[in-house]
Amino acid sequence: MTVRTRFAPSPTGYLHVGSIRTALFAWLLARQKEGQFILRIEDTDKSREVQGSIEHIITCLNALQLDYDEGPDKAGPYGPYRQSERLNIYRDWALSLIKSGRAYADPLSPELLAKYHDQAAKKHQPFLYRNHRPDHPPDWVYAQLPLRFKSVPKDYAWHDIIMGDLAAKADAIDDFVLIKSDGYPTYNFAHIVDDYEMQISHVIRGQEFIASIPNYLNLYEALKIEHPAFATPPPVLGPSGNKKLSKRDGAEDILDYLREGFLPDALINFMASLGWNDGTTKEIFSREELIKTFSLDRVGKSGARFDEKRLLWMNGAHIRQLPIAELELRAKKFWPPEATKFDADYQRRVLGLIQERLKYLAELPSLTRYFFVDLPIDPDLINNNAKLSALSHETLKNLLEQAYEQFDLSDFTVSDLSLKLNALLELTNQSPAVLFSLIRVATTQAVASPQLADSLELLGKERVLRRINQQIESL
RNA sequence: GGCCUCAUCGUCUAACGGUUAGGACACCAGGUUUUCAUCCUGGCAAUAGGGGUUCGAUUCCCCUUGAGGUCACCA
Repeated sequence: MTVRTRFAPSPTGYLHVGSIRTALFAWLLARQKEGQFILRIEDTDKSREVQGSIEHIITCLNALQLDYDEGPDKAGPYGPYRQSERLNIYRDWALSLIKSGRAYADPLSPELLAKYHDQAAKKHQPFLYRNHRPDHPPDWVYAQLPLRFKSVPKDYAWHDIIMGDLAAKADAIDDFVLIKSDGYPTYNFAHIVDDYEMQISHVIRGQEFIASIPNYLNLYEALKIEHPAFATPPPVLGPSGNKKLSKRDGAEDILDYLREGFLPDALINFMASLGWNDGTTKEIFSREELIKTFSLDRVGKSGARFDEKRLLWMNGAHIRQLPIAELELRAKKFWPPEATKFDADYQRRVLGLIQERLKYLAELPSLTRYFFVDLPIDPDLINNNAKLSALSHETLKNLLEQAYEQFDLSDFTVSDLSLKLNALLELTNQSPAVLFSLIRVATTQAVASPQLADSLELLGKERVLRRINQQIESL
């Protein structure tokens, strides 16, 4: 049997990390088994629909390179892939349920329903529609009355690939709405029809649906169809609280992370590691490795917190592993404006020097600006340095002057610069902590920079001498 | 409130009856001729509580506690 998985979001706003992780799991499974991954839009609630959501969903999947084989913008044999375009299909299935005596029109007014809800709540009992099931329901008129499932309550036990063996008693079963009075199906009905028609083999979705599964099992029986395999990953939690991740919590729009220069591969590695591991101590997985080793039955049952520090570390690890040409490509949009005056070769050398300290690409300007432009003298760099601020300006000046002389004699290769730096240590009888810090400050005007000789070589003789002079004049 | 589910370092997790309870992130300390980073070494740190079962429980069972989900003409 070919594996066919689906991601079935509703277009009601941005996509949170939990749903994207669900999509990732479905995608990984499909790719691993060489099956198909389908995008289906569940737009059956017109009132909640948010303009642009579908575009956003597609943008996210594309950006993370979770490619789908069939979807609203990718025709396939089981389309359309937008539920609002499949209303006839649901109606046909509904009519067959009426025929078999398993569906009936719901004549109860919303007011009466609300009253029954209240009564149940007052008695601290769950509300069950079937306790109010009419003896002689009217004929169903499409798009006028809601159509309800006529349930046959019974106990159920079923297997979930992630959660294991689950069970529920008969009182979890109720007469839920199949088709709303506006003619649109409910999720509860539409997804079952679609999963069947689209030959979905594995339904991977969030835990909020577990409580409804007994109802679905009852409906599958009424429909006389087999249900797909179920897998329900636990939720992704906020960093501090125990609540489900909300936008405010750093569960930002995943696109925000992409915009800041988080790598798609790092993001999927991170999301997969929220609840899954391969049983070894391996932490960093490439996309291919994930596809190869991922398995739903190794996904944990308890909710995982979104730890941004861990994501930061993981992204840095992925950046470090990137071949320089690849990094160059990804860094294009992130250079400081001054960088455009320099050629690609120079940019690549800068990247090579700061690659190991880059946590995300948006840091590029703050880490590299001094390679492209002379920054103004910042006195705090010396004042805040315990060793440098202990020396008199005369001493500092004198040290810089000696450095100038040595560098003036250098051919500015790393090997020669290293020799000159060592010579300076001897000449001045200073410790590296003093001498190198001073030279670093003078030539970069930055709180941090790569290895001194490397930085000096890349900056070149002219700029190094000029910056040392400027520092001397400021003292 | 009923029903369903979950529970190992601060965080992500490993250990499917026998381990000094392992790894990673974070944090702290040290090392690599300055800084930041990388890398290396070391440190701190967990089986929610109580009962069973067992020669032996993180692991199996029960209770308590805590957390989450659900009880819509939302998905």
